[in-house]
Amino acid sequence: MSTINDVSRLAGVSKATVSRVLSGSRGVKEASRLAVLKAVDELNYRPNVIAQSLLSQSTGCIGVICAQDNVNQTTGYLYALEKHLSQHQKHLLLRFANTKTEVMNALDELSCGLCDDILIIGARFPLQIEQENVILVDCMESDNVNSIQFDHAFAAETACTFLASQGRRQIALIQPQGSGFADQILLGYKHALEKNFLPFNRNLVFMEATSSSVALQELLHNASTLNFNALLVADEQEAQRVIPQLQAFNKSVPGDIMVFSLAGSLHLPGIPTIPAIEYSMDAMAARIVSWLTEKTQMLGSYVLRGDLIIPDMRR
Amino acid sequence: MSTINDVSRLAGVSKATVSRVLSGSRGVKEASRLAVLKAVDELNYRPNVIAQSLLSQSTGCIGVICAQDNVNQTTGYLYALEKHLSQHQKHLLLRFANTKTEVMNALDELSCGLCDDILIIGARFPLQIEQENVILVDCMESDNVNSIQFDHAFAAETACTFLASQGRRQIALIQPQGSGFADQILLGYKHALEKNFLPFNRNLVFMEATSSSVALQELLHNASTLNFNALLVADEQEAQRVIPQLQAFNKSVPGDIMVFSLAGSLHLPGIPTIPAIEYSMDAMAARIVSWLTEKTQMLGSYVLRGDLIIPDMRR
DNA sequence: CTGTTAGCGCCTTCAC
DNA sequence: GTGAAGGCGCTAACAG
Repeated sequence: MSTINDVSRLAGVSKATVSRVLSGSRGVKEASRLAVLKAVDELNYRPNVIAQSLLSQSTGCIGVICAQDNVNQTTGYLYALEKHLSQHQKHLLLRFANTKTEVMNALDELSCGLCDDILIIGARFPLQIEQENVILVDCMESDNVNSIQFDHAFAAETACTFLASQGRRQIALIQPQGSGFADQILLGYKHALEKNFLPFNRNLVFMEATSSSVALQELLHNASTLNFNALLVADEQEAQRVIPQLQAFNKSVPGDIMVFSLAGSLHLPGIPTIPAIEYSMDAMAARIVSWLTEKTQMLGSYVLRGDLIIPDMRR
Repeated sequence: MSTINDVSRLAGVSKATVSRVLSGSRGVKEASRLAVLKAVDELNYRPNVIAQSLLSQSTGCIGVICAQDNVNQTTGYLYALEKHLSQHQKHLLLRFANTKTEVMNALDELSCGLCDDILIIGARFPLQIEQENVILVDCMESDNVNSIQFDHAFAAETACTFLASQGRRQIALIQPQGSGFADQILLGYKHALEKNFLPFNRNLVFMEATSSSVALQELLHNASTLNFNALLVADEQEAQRVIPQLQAFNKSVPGDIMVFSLAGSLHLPGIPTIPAIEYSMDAMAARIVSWLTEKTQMLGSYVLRGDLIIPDMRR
């Protein structure tokens, strides 16, 4: 790889002039400008970004630590983030981490000057981060740190109101253990019931269920008396797990029971889409990038609301 | 962020001694060693990797350009790669690129000293790369470059032999346009037929099909005379697209027709697994990392063979 | 054992 | 307009 010295020698000017031409080109004699450009082209010279980084104290690298348990869900985040980052000449440095220890290790390894800022995505364990340049995205809440939270209460409320509008007035709710945000979701759920004049039935609600399967079985055991016709689950993965189970018990979906995912649905050919709340990865990425690039004001704790997605129900 | 100067000052030694303690610690008086360590701890000093990179001319960053059209498939690659890379103190720099132009742009932006080496994954368009430090993974073939290819002929052969062993002797084959590797797959298909004494019927084979749907309809139109009972498709995505279509035509899967994917199957809860050839992402990542770290011998053109995955067929 | 010196490649004053 | 010098943070070679 050729350096600025090679170029300056070949062009017969000083390093400073080369640098000037390549950055602003302001106040350089046309003759030397051309000479530099020619040399650059001949040597196929590219300024070394590492040397630039050393000087500017910033690399343009953004560390992204994916702590999601559902690896499939990371794709959406990564794709949107990368698209937005690369548009701003920023690079995405990827790490996966499944435990708090792994996250902290990754954080450590990325905080040695390599990354300007770091994102932690989808952690379902508490994290105390002091660093100003770390953003928590869809993580368990924690204070005095920049974060982007999804509005789970709002999601649950939207879901229930939608279901009620569809004539589904017995809405069951299953939250698997450690999915986080259980209280927020319950809050939204209760709000919606109230507003729609629906009674709250605690037998329809399973927070912190050990497994959605067990919770579902309990629900079905009491089906004669309970007779629920809608089921709110945490995310797409839960939904895809629950649907075949319902079918196994001879319940049609969505005929008898409408399954609703509170976080995303699968968009794969051949797999039935279900109604869901989906968070716009694009909006999220845009918000993050604008903070990264401007940084004038604190991000603070930004709350993102999801969109109601209804599959084409004609069939 | 504190620098080596701060540490040396606080510890009352020179920069060189600090550096010695932090790297090898060989031949340093215990007293000064402790002084340095204490200062390091107090200042929470971490050597700046960018400065180290400038000196060593290597950053430990590996660029990964995902050119896959099926974004869901990238997750497998990324997860395996990141795991292996981080174990060797290497960082994964992620880019997505959907066209040749985008790939070349990405390549350009990553080749300015930021990345030691670059991987391009899943490109289905021809790519002429000269650089020695670029590896093509599962890309359309091209010569004089390091690459890891999947053995598609072997996959097709395995698939047919397996299907034949299951009593499926009328094996249809659909390859969508631009999926690449059509000739290799056809080769393996024909080999297997020969070895299993099965006739080759050109009406069962659709290479370069505009859409798998159309090909499938043609197949079904002639179902009375053709009567195929197995269907080879390019990948999991194709499979999931094709299965509901078959069902819509009243063909049970796998009862009437066994669908076989030549590249991976979906492992999601609630979604039926189908027989498939799967390539071990772990093996691939291991191979790549060993080349990256050792680099003693050329990688050349390495061919990876896939594993036959059979779903639990009890139900 | 340890300090001094000289760069890695680049950009930015500051003189000329 | 342009060149020389200094320094970003670090390590390696060379003296002591």
